[in-house]
Amino acid sequence: MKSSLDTLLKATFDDCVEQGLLAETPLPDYVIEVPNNPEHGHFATNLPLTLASVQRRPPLEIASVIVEHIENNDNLLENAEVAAPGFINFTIRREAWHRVLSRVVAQGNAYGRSDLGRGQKVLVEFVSANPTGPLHLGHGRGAALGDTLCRILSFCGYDVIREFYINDAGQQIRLLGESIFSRFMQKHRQDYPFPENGYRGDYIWDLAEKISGEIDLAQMPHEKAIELCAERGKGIMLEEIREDLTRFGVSFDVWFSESELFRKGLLDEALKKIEDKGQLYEKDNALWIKTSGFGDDKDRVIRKKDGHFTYFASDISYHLEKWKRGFDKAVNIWGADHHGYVPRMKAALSAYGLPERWLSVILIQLVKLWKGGQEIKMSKRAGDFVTLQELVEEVGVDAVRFVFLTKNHDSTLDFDIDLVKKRDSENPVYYVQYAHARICSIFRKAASQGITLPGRSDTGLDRLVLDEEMALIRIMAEFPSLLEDISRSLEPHRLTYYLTELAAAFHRYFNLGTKTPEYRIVSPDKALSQARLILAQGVRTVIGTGLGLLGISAPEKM
RNA sequence: GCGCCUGUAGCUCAGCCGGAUAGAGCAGCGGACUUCUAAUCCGCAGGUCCGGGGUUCGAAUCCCUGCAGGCGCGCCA
Repeated sequence: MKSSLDTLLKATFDDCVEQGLLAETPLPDYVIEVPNNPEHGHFATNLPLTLASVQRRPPLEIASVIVEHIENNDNLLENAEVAAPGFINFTIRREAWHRVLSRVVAQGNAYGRSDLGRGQKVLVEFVSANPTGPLHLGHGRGAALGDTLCRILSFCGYDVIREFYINDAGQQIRLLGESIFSRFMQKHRQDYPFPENGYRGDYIWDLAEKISGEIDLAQMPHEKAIELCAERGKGIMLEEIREDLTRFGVSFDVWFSESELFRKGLLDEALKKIEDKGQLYEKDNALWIKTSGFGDDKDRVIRKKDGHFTYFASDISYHLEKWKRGFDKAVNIWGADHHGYVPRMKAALSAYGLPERWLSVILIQLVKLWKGGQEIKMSKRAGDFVTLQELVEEVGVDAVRFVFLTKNHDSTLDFDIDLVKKRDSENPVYYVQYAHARICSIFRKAASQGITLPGRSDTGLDRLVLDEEMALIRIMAEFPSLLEDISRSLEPHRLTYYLTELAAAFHRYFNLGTKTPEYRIVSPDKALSQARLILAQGVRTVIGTGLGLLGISAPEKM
């Protein structure tokens, strides 16, 4: 709807230029938006205001010229009027809104799909938790956000690959092995030393139990036993992570292992290429990369004095590997505690010669958990934290996912378990789901009276005239452009707000009928009932699609 | 000290590319169920958009600055 209006506006401008009524200037940045105040029509544009300076004429004058010459060929406009200080307010004809509704219902589950991405290949890397412990709340937030973003990008025509990067080549896996082995030994010798920075969570005891049941750890050299504990521990943790994510409705296309970078010689290959570009040098017996030339504070070490490569080195080669696989765009979802790492990563990629905007990093602020009015502090190292799995078991996948997406990723999130567990109005996920279930219930009621959805989605829509009915259609009309905005801004939380708004408009509409029978959807007037069923079907479709993109179920009964 | 993020109603937060009278939920107060699902709706009340400058026809939004809070500043991963 907005884009048809834009097309009309541009054509009108060109006409006015051709007729010499306006000077021939390039079109400035202007907006077409839905005004807050209903008196300002369905849409408003500031085009005359933005044109004023280049045209060297008062905005009101420009607005009048445009309004007088606007051609209403396809019966879109009811009215276009000039408003101070230089807006044009548009009112759309009711029939045009009816056509939108008809299209929503005709397209069904495909409504909102677009070709915005034109098949561009996008790699979204998210969660990427170290396989040294269970997923916690922060991972859950990243999982919910990444998964929904992927679903939306796919829906908008991008070719999306979801990837989980496994940090399994570094020191922390060794530490995992030492922690497990130590717990194993402590079962017989309580004073057996525990590694200083070891993982202290209870799950380490479970791992020790499980692994010692599979392998006779006592009958081999400690070094060997630690290696096996590390290897097996990593495998078990990874499996658990995968299961947790599956239960959370999140799947990945690729599980990319850091150790694979070494095994396949990808690290050496990447470093050689960077060296060829003259971006590496030796100093103090270490190997450095010149990131400072690309916006980083200082150069960074790639290979340490002791001959080991840094984590940064493998991360660079990992990202170059992504590039090599031919992605047009890469998106990383990281915890905000890694924000200092972003400039150096981007600098390294620039040093190699990748385009500045190829990589987008979404930083997620931390999640604070509240229960019984108190904050529950979490620390992975101390083994004191709430896992994603525990949370999901307590409050359910739908509620957890929804709450994780009710806030912008760059603000910290307070997750109040007591509040989310409540199955009432305090919890917005039920509010949206309830609207869906309600519509399903209406369809059941209608069917029981022999009234069903007409075969053609444009049947009798001229019966829809109530403000509340038109409001619903207007909200539905915004859905496609909302998804495109989300694809561009990478801000999926906006979808939860949109769905809440749509659900609210529906609940309001529904409640008209509780007071006044003639406003009910199912009524003795069959033609009217059918038109309203089409409207309800549109709402059900959009809510269903929206919830699907959020990875949340759309129940038929509640 | 430097960098990133945040600061909007009592609380938790939206506010899209700078638009016209700043929104929602919860909490508070008052109403609506022999009904198409009350997990709902309607009304009332609630604001120095952290402070101060600036840009603009127009600023919660952009720029500068101050204050407050969070996070990060390793040849760790």
